[in-house]
This record gives sequence, C-alpha cells and structure tokens, in this order.
Amino acid sequence: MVFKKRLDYGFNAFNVHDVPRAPRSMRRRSQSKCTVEESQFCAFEMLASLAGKLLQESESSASGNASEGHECDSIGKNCFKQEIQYEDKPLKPKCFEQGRCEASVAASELTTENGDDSKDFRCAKNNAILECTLTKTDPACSEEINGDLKYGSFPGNVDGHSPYFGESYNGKTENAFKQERDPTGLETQALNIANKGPPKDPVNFDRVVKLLSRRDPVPSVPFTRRRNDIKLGSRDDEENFSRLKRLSKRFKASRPPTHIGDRRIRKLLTSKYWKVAAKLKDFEHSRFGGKRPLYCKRKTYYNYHRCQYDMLYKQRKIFDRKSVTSSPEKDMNGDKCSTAAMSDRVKFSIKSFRIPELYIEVPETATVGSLKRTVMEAVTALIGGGIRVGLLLQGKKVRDDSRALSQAGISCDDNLDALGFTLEPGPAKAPPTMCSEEPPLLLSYDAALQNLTSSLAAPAVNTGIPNCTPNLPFLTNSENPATDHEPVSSKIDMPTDQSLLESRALVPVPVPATNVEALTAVAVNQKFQKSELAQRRIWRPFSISEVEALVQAVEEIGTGRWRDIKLRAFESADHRTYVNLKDKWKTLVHTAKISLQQRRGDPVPQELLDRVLVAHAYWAQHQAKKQQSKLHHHRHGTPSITDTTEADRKGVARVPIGTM
DNA sequence: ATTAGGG
DNA sequence: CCCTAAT
Repeated sequence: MVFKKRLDYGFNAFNVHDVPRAPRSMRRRSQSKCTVEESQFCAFEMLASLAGKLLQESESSASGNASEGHECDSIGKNCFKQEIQYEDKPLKPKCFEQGRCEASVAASELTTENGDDSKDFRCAKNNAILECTLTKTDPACSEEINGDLKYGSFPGNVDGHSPYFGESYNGKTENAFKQERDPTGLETQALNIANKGPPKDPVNFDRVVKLLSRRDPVPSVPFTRRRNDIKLGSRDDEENFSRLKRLSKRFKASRPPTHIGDRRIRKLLTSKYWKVAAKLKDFEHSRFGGKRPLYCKRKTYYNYHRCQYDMLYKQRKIFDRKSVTSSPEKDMNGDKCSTAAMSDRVKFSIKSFRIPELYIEVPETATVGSLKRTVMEAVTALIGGGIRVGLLLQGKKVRDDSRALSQAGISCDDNLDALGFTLEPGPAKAPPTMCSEEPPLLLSYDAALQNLTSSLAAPAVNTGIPNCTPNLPFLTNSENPATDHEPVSSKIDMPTDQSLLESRALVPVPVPATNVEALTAVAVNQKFQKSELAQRRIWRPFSISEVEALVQAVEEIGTGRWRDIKLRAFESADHRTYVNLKDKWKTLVHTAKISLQQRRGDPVPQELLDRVLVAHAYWAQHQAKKQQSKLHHHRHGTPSITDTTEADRKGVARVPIGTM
C-alpha cells in the first residue's frame, strides 16, 4: 500500500472561511435557477461526466499526457480533486462495503465546452456543497459504511462555511490513506462513485444517498450573525437543522419515504423533554490552524465509531528521556527530532480529545446545576468506567500490543504525525451489539444513548467527578489552553456579537474536572430513544436590537403579515422564522402589558415596549377597520374607501407616531 | 405556505 | 418554542 502525502495544490491551503460570500440576493437568484433536486442530479452527472472525461483522457493519452499531472494548472478550468480515505482497506471498490470509506470530491471551475457540463457546474456551484452519504448497514455488527462525496465549487463560490471543503474527516482519518489528484485513482474512484449512484436510477439512488446541500449561512445585515462554524459540527446544531429542514422540504418529492422528515420528527418531540445535542465544539479546527476539517458530519460521522467514544488525539514529539507525561508547552515548537533521533525513546503528548456526542436525559424542570451534574456524571460514567486506548498508525489500528514501537514503525520520525489515538469505552461499558434494522444513522446513536442512559440509571455513578481525573491520567491535558492555541482561533471560534450571545445557549458546558474542552448535553425524548431524531429548536432570546427591528417592522408593516416582516427585517436571520417573530411579538405585547415587576429575563427597554403597545393598538384598530370594510363590501358590493390594503403592502401605512 | 391562537 | 387549525 502506498501512502501518499497530501498534496497541496494551493487551494488546499485556501481557507474557506475567509472567502467572502456573494451578496445574499445574488446567491438567492442563482439558487432559484437550480433547485436542489436538480443539483442532486447535476452533481452526479457532473461527477459521471468527469469520470468519463478522465477516463477518456487516460485512454487517449496512455503514454502519459504531460498535462495530466497538472490538470489543474494547465487546463486551468478543470480542477478536480478527489480524496479517498479509508481506514483499513486498500484502494478498491470494495471499500464501499467494508470498513469505512470517505471520499470527497471537490470540483473547481468545472467549466467545459460541453454544455451539459456547464450546466452541471452551474448547479453544483449554486449549491456550494453537496454532500452525499452512502450508507449501508452491516447486519453482522451494525457497522456502517460511509462514502461521503462532497462537491464543492471553487473558487469564489466556496461556501465559506463548508468545512468539508477540500478535506474530509471522519475522526480517525487524519492519518488515513489519502489519495488525491491521482489521475488513475481518481478515475477509478470517480467511476466507482458514479456507478454507485447513477443518475439513471434516481429513486434507487436516493435510497442510499443522503444529500444535503449546505446553504450559505452567512447572513448580512441586519443582525449579522456570522455563523459560528463550529456549529456546523454540532448536531444540527439547530441551524443545520433548520437548514436541513428547508432543504428537506424541497426534497420532498424525491425523498424516499423512509426519510424521516423534520416535520414528523418534530411532532414526536414533546415539550417535556429537550433533546440537547451533545457534542463537543470542535476546537480542533482553530487549534490546528483550520487545517483540520471540521467535525461536521456528526451523524454520519458517528457511524464510523460504533459508539466508541472516539477522542481526538494529537501527539507531539517530545524528547524527554525521563518521563512520558506531558510537558507540552515546551515541545510545541520543538521539533528536535533530529537531535532526539538518537534517543530510543519517544514521548507523546496528547493535545486534546473530545467526546463526539453525549446524550443524557433530563426533565425540563431540571436546574442548570443539575444538568451540569448530570453531564458530569455521564462523562464520568462513560470514561470513568474504563476505557481503552486505541492506537492508530497511518489510520490503521495497531492491535498488537506486544509489538515494540519500533517494530510497529513508531519512532521518532515524521511518522509520529501519522500516529493517532482513540479512546473507547472499556469492555465493561462496551455497548451491546446492535443489530438493528434502523437506519444506520441512528444506530450508533441509539447505542450511545443506551450506553449512557444505562449508565445514568446506575446510581453507582454518582458525583464521581473527582474520580474522573485520576482515572484518566492520560487524558489530562496540562497545557494551558490559552497559550496552547495556535495563532489561529479567530474567525471560527470568535463568533461576532450576536452569534456569541445566541450560541451561548448551545455552547458546551465545560466540565471542570475533566479535560473535556466543551460539552453540550441534551435531554432526550423517550421517543427519541426509539431512534427518532428530533430536535427542538434551541432557545434564542431576542436581542434588544432584534426587538427593535421587530418593533420597527411591525410599525411599518403591521401585525398579521409576519412573512413580510421577516423578509424585511430578518431576511438574513436564518434562525428567525415568521412564526418566531409572531411569537416574539406576542410576548412583547404581553410583556408590555404587565407590570414591570412581573417581567422577566433581560429587560426590554420601556421605550420599545411602549412602541409595541402603540403599534399593537394601532394595527388592531386597523385590522378591525379592514374587517368592517370587508363586511361592508360584502353587504353592499361596493368597494370600501377605507381599504388601505394596497398602501399597506407597500409599506406606506405606518403607525403614526404619537397616535393614541 | 402563512397566519392566528392555544399550550 | 411547539402544535394545530384555518386560510
């Protein structure tokens, strides 16, 4: 097997997060020209045609086209990148059925003289990223196979928040076999992929492919809310969820019946329980200079782990003969490999780790404190119950415990970078074998849940917080997180104002005693346990500025036209639906009516509340008038002179300041 | 798809 | 914030 180092063709280093996005209006326009469904096929057509093209090329120029290796450069307009990663299997189609396989394809400037291709490109472009996940359940061990295809256009239209772009990540693949831009391999893979999901059989295809397109998450004013990229990684982080929702709606027609629509999901979720997406924010991203792909596909990602709590690991070379414990600060830069090469000792330091998901159940009435405690307990139960460390070399699991490091090929060489660790629940806590017919997606999910809930159920696991740390010495990260961060963090974990505030609710609950950087826990609905994915939208308090905007909009537009209000004032606030606005208005009116003492939460400026009352009264009256005129119209068949509907629509009507 | 109103 | 009924 040949391990190819990742090639950096310029755009690999490209920080997608920096890409400015086209104005919303633009994106919108283009989007409308190409429906998601279209693009679904477009994407594959594109892929297929590309594969064909490549095949052609290789056939016609078997002797080795000089430009082949530089297709990106020489052809310029055709830049195609593919990355195949898998853990255990060599490069062959079989990887779709064994182990896991992740492939990402990024097409850039895919414009060819071929008309169809152009169209495809356009579609792909309009949908910045399409992600397709092929899943298959292995009946034997409920192991899921995933092939992820990602299409991205480049440049200029890169979804600035598509962490996928150019890279894929399955949590363990850092060192996984990678193949990129290998004409031969590319061809093979592309064909494989294309064959897997032939456009010819959309239905069938749809059955195995979950496609989601990521829409641009970056809103503009007002309420600019730069989406916290991290959120992409969070389970649906809500935002994702809502985006998915929108998408799924559009997909409806082509979706297989088995697809669990968000609508249905929601119905299953009672307000009794909240499901909290448990996840760790991916600080890795920032930590590693953004080079590490975001942990962005939680659900599918999951599949890879069979409920193992795969932690992140990152070792650094250290050359200290004395101990194996960590002293990271010093070795951060110390690549003194050469000097230490003489040493026969290798020192590892685990930089960080994370727990992908954690599910706990907690009644709505639980206090914040108890929630934290519960999370702590869950974590403790999870890892405190005994965990195993897995060793990955070049993405492959090294199982032979008796082998010497040198034998295993682990030495003070560059290959230390290819070394990884996983943390898995110990045998005792290993989740029961899952052999279910449930969608793969839910499989590990369930398992995780069971695992956890059962742990929680056990009273034995009480506030073992102090025990946690001692039990996991190797988990202890003595680094100072602050200094530890490379000169990177900014954009990603520094959401702007609003974002910061709003995401706070989602932000992981730090668990003090452990090294867990961040953790979010969620309560789950019983039904959810039964493998229904559901999520309640997180609570996002309206900020003053939002309230202000809302009031303003209502003043101008009036109540009862929430869609217009949404469009006018919250166009770019993806997380605010017209229902939200309506609800907010409702509460605002209520708040305005009650006494100051009865109000809770962040106080809304009285001035605004006053305006709320005025506007409310005005529009109530206005509506009444309209009703009257309608009645009048019906009775006498004469148009009412007082009908101001038209004016309203144009935003002419307003609450006269000082009215009332 | 929106709106209105109850929970 | 959710859900449902009615538009």
